[in-house]
Amino acid sequence: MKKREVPASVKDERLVKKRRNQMIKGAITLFKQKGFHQTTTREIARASGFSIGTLYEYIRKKEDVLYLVCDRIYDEVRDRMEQAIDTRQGDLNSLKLAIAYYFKVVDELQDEVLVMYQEAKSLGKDSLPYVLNKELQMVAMFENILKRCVGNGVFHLNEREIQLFAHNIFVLGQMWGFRRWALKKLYTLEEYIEIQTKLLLEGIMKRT
Amino acid sequence: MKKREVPASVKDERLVKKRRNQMIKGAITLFKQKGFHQTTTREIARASGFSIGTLYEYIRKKEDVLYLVCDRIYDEVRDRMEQAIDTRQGDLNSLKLAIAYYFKVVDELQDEVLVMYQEAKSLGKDSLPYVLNKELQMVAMFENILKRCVGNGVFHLNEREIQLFAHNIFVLGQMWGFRRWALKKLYTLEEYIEIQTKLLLEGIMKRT
DNA sequence: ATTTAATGAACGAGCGTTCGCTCGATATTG
DNA sequence: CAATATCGAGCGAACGCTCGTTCATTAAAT
Repeated sequence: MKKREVPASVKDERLVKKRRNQMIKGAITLFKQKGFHQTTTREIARASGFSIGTLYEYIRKKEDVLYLVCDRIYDEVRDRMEQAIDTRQGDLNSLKLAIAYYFKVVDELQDEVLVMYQEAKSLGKDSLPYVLNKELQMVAMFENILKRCVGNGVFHLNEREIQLFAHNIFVLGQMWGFRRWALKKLYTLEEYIEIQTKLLLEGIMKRT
Repeated sequence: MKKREVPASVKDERLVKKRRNQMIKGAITLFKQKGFHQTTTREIARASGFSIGTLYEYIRKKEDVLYLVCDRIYDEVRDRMEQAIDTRQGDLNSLKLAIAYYFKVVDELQDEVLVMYQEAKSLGKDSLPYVLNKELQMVAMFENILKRCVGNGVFHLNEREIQLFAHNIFVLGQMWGFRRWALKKLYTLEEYIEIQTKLLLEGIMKRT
């Protein structure tokens, strides 16, 4: 006679969405400040604008909040990317623009990206692969652009080089987020984009 | 009337070192498995081979253990690097060797590096800068090699490009550690070193 | 005998989670 | 149109437990 087994499906969908959004927004604020582990469920409830009891009407475990947060952040990043990046063009310029735009997104969502990076590991065995897969999807966006470029003869890379290069772009973008303690002292975002693009595309050899 | 204020200075230096080493060794094992937050002080004590009471004879707070662990891991990585890398030569080959060796060290100390990466943020306001500084020292090793190369006319990079490139090498090394879930499916360590070196040095433009 | 090292039971703050209750809104009845 | 019954979102005190930390006691060393 489990009383509260599937509360969500019974409740009004609109309300559930609204409450979840409140939760995610409040939780992200807190996680940015103190991280997942240091944040208590009571704090999340308070920041969401309702009580601890109500919080548990919409989740089963504290970890569920983390999952919702990570999910949302990935969607946010991916949406912004898809909105602005053209993966079909396949010329050098659209690659440069994609890199620049991605770096800017990472910069805008610095805290969010940092949160995800530092806390994703705390996700359970089920949620983690789901989230990591979302990351691979984003790497695949760069892979696609690169493939088009190779197809158009802009440069030559084999399949495995493309994959690694896409990972590099992705990670060096994140680097702007998780190493800002060192990088912000040295570069503005624009400088970072410029130099990084140059290093990525031209390498260091044979330059005038 | 603080009784146990400075226990270390009173106790036998040899013993303190020995106990600390036991602690670090035990703690690293546990942190690798479960992370810092999920690891209990009692577990650390047990893994170190003594009791919870004894543990607190050699530290004041749980966080102290994390500090000791991070400190040790950095020293370990740096020692191995210094032991094998020649920063004075300044030719292309010694740069390649340095990259390859660094990547190998990251591979050997995968778990340790991962631990540090994921847990360093839990360090207090005092210890964190100290640890981050150790990281900058390692980046500086690559900067030195690069400077020598530039000095020898191997390639041309300005000061800021050198700094960023050094960060890139450092982070792309760590990438092998913290993105192994994706990368190990695609590359062996040797392949990773080879392709990454090529991409770093030659870039992607103008290749035959 | 005195000092130093080691111990682990005891403490208590803080945590995630639960569940009996409230109370306004809605539906039903007379 | 009341009067009444039903519903369920919202609530927060209370529970059970974990964990970091302490300290009185014992054992070992000098």
